Amino acid sequence: MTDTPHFLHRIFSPDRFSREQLQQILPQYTRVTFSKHDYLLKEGRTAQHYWFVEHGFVRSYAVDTGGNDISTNFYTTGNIVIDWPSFFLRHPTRENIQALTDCSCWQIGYERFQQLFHSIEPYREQGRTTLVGSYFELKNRSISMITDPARDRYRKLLEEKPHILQNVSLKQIATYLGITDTSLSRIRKELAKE
Amino acid sequence: MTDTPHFLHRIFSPDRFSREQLQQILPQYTRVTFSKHDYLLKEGRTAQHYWFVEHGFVRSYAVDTGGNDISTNFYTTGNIVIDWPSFFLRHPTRENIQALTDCSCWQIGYERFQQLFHSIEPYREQGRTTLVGSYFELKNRSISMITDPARDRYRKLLEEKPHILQNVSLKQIATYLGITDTSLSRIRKELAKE
DNA sequence: GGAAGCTCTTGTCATAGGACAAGAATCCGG
DNA sequence: CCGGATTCTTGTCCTATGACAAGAGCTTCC
Repeated sequence: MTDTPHFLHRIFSPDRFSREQLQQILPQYTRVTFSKHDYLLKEGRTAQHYWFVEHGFVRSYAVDTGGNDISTNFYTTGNIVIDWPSFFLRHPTRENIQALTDCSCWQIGYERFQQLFHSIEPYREQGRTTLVGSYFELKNRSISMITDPARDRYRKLLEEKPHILQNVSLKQIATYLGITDTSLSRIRKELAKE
Repeated sequence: MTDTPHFLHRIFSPDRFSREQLQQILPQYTRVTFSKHDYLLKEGRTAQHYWFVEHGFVRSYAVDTGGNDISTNFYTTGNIVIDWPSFFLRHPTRENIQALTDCSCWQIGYERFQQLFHSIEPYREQGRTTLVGSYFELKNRSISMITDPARDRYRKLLEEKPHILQNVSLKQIATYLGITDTSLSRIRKELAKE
């Protein structure tokens, strides 16, 4: 029926899933596109879907009490875009998820996810692994926030996500690093000297 | 065979699990005790178990490049003590988990967990919920680290885990908050004035 | 194609928190 | 129950970063 879409094989590898399993899984995902500045998820709503990014850049951010927004993550090709707590605990989110560029993504909803999760063992193994991987990343970032000075955190970000810089404003990078755009500008000036 | 232990009903509620399911689940957990200062997990090892605390206090911490240790969490009665990435991704951990007091816990190993996870639907639902809950907590803490001043983070900790203060040194609390013990001491002095 | 916004840089000044050191208080372990 | 080790506080001085403001260079969009 639905032709197995090429991109999703990057996520669901034939090494880990049988042909029949892939035939169950892939058709549950639908291709959706977002225009630059579109919201995938808005504060106060409950996440009904999650996405794998095929093309484009996405940012998630939280708004603090002072009305400033704090970048919490950046996403691009191959990444999963999901608000774990909102999607799984079924409660309204505190975050916003917004397309930084035009994007194309593969989307699945909660019910269909649940169905696959409970019926296909390697699907739930992979899902759990992905979640634990996000947890691990977040924890490393938290520790880095305490132990590393801003300059090092910036350098690390550049190494790990060099393509980010091309698509994200310095203001947005700064809040991700936990500093102001002013400080980031000075840090960049420093680093440029070297 | 094994009498259903009372404490674990606090974790696995008869509302969510059938009697037969509980009969499968509970015997897989064994009661273990730790003496003050014992390690539940040491840096470099791979987590083979996780625990539910019945009595006592536990702390996890990471050691940074400068050799300073940074508290990452505190645990007490009813909490799950688990290094998610190490336990599930089966890789060596960067953290240490240590008993702050004598403790009694309920322990399960990886193989037995897997068996229950893949065979009992509400067990994996609950497991996933617990993991997502940890993720949520960690994310809120990360955001708070960026948006809230140390004083507020300390106040919040006191509200949320008042019993901690009785069992943890200020040094250990300070690193959890991302500040030095000196600063924490001054913050406490300030707050005492009010 | 120009007015209105952005983004980024830079300057000045303010401040939270760090580094280091020393003393007081408290907690062990033999 | 003593002596050494911690823990906690406090002082002085220092540094990274923030707050605010202004200007330069862009987008953008009617």
